[in-house]
Amino acid sequence: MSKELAKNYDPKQIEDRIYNNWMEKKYFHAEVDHSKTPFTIVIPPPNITGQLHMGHALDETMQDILIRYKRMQGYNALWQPGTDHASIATEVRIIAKLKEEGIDKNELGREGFLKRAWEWKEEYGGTIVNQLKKLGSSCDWDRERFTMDEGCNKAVTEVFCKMHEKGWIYKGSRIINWCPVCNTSISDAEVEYEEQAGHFWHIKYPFIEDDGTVSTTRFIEFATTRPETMLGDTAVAVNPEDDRYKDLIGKKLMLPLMNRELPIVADSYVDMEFGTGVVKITPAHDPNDFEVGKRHNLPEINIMNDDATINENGGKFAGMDRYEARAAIVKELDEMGLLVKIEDHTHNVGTHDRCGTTIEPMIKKQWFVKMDELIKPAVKAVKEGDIQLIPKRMEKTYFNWTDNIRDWCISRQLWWGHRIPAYYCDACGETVVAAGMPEKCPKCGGTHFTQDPDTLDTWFSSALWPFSTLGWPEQTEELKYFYPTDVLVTGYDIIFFWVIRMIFSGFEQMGERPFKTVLFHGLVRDEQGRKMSKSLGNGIDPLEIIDKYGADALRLTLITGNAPGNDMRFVNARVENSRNFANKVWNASRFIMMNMEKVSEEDLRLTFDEVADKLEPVDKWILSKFNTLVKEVTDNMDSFELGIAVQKVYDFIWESFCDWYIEMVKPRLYATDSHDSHIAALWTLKNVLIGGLKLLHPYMPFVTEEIFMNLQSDEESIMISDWPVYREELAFTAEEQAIETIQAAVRGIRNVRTQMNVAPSRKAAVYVVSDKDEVRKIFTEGQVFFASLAYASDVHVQTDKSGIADDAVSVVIPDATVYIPFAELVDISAEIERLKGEEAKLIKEIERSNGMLGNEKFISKAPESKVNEEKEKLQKYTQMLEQVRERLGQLG
RNA sequence: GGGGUCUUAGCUCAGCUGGGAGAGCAUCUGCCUUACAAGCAGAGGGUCAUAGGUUCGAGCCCUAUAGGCCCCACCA
Repeated sequence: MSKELAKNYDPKQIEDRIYNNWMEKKYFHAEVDHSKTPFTIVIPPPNITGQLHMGHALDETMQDILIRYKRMQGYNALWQPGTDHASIATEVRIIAKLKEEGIDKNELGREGFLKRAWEWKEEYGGTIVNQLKKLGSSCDWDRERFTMDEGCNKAVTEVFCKMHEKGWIYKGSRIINWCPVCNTSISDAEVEYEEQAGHFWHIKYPFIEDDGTVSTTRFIEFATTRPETMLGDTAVAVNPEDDRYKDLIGKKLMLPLMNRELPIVADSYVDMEFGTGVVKITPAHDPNDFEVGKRHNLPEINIMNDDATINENGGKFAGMDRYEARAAIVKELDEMGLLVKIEDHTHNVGTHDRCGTTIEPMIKKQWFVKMDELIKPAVKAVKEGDIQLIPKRMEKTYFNWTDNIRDWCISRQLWWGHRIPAYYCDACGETVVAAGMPEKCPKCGGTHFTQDPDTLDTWFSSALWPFSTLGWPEQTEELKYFYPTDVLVTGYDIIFFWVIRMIFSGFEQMGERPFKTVLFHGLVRDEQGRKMSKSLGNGIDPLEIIDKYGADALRLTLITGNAPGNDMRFVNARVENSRNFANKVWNASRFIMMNMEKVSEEDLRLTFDEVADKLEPVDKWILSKFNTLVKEVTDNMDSFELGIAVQKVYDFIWESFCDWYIEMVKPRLYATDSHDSHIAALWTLKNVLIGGLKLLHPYMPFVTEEIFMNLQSDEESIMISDWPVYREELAFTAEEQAIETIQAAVRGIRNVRTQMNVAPSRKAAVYVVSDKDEVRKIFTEGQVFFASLAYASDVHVQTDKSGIADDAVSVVIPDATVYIPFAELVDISAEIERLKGEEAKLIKEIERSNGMLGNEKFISKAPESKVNEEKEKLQKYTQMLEQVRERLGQLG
């Protein structure tokens, strides 16, 4: 029965083997089964361009813990995996690769480019998936999906057509964020504001006098951070309430360099307090100005090409880059005497989150999703608790976005992505939105169409992920059974990008929430608390950590020592500690297996009822502690308190089980006299170990499985074994108290021995004196292990001090005093000092307790249980004080 | 400008609905005790940012202040 295990746990030897075994046995696979309750999680699909980073590792670990837990509880657990095509990110990568080969994207053409893109996907798209497997992720890989696979494509087209028909997807000319490097529009959520040092250019425009001449004396002054946009100015605005300018409203100015007349308009958007209270209006290149322009019917003059060079509307500046033009314009204005001054000014500049390029607001025809109606059920669901966000404070972030929602720009001028299913009649230009190329134009009967060249925002397809992966738009069995999913685990940084969009899409397409709970986690930062980034080079590679410490250690580290939704620092010392814990579990198991040969396999298979009368108080103590643990851990996990749950398992295994129980049981195992005692001890060791492994398994799947399979042969895998349940008959209150009493004595004895510098090898007799029968009984029953733990040569349990040397060291515990006669080692005066210290401590406690119990209001207002608890403490301390004083009296 | 969050032992952080301050690492002292030195036994170390308030009772709830981080808005 005993098996040889290596002295140290070596994850490298076993992780891949175990994972492959799980795969072969299809343990991760879930099929529709109406006899079981489903539990579903869809993975946040990692980008196919991605390399596994700590953020993924945390995300995957949390999901795997939940999935494994529920699977063990008997749920039909499906963890639906897949990857995201990540339109811009991937396109940028492929363009870069082509560039290395000296190929330009446009030379290749759309079809050629897409061919290369798919080849690239085939080659690199699986990398991240293989990396996820290293973590132990129990995804149902048979169901792996891709946001651009056939089914997802269908879902995207279906949604686009449906929403277009409903009028919720429209094409419009609006001001959008344009990335001149990626050559595409991007959504508001993709704009990142960055503080940059810039300037305020104070400029003045001359008035046009009533006689039509340009004034040489009268000007209006304002400041701008982007002088080049003046080429597109079509007005100057002031606040209607501003007394300084009231008379000027309606008057005209001459736009220098362009010689265009500009009206002075009044708009409350202008802040009188800021600068000169005058704003130049460029409707085509500023979102606010765009709004002003709409209100005053101003012309919109686009002055830029897609690459942010000035176009023909910029007169002689045409062809210059926007920054070149800026310099040239400032120079000319200065020469004309129209530049008043230049001030330093730091301001926020919108940049593209993918490439860091300063975005250029431009008016373009783009496709939008109308948000006002769509968002309503998404708001309602969270408000009413139909969808629960954890931690709850994330709701504020959520509502902050939904309350200020703007229409979603979904078209992208990219090739890698879902092509917009809109077709334009070559003859009359009519737009037809359909699942495929239309045959006949409904307007003119034309038969030739050109498809819209744009693709959709990558988040358009991920918004459908919870149901598209289950087969939608087909009404598959999977969809009916597994939808809505249960939990979504993700970082708080993509609430806007993804979570909200999945929620409104779920309600719109399925008529139902996509998930019941969203569990958010924070960012994993480096040891100094900095964001891990490629540019800083401070990223810690999860695969290297796995290689060095094992996947279990990494998982445990990521899940502990941090509150839900908070960022965490990745500290190496913590991984080492996790690795040490894995090793601890390993060695405890090794110890147990080494001793299991002392009894038969049948003995270890006994039921609790069969073994109950053999169990000793320590056995009942650990069983009872374990029983409580099961309850608490299950409760914590049900409330998604994953870190707290595993911390309790950790403490139980390391302290209660290894440091106390195993040590208590050792003398019994080494003694040869009682077979029943061996059976009871080993039965308890084995069963508590298995129980502990099960509680730990969701967190540390590999080490627990390896041990489980070596430890027993009744079940084939821990991951499909049953989650432990709390059992009333295993609650042994009396035994718990008894063992705690012994522990108090052991701790006391160890303490004085250390203080007196007595080596553990030096044994001494220990006398336990108590006038209470039950206390003496506890020590008598626990004599053997008590002696071992307290380094006692022999233990005497008695009612009085007879036979104990006068100068023995004494340890006071509730209801008993323990004496250790160390003979020559004892320094009486030091011993008196020590006891006086004890006395002082007890007096303080008693005072505190008396203070509380003497408080009329405490007695009347505090719950009765608290009052009783305090009374018991007072009694205990009073009694202990008596013993200490008695001993002090004896020592003189 | 609006919102969130954090401030607890030397370091990194827990502390769930208010009821005698915890862990890991680090430090100090002993131990290679036949599962584990990736270990065992002990020890030291905290007016829980500051000031008020609510309460019988506050690390936890409320208000204000200071400092750090983050998100949103983007006043040109």
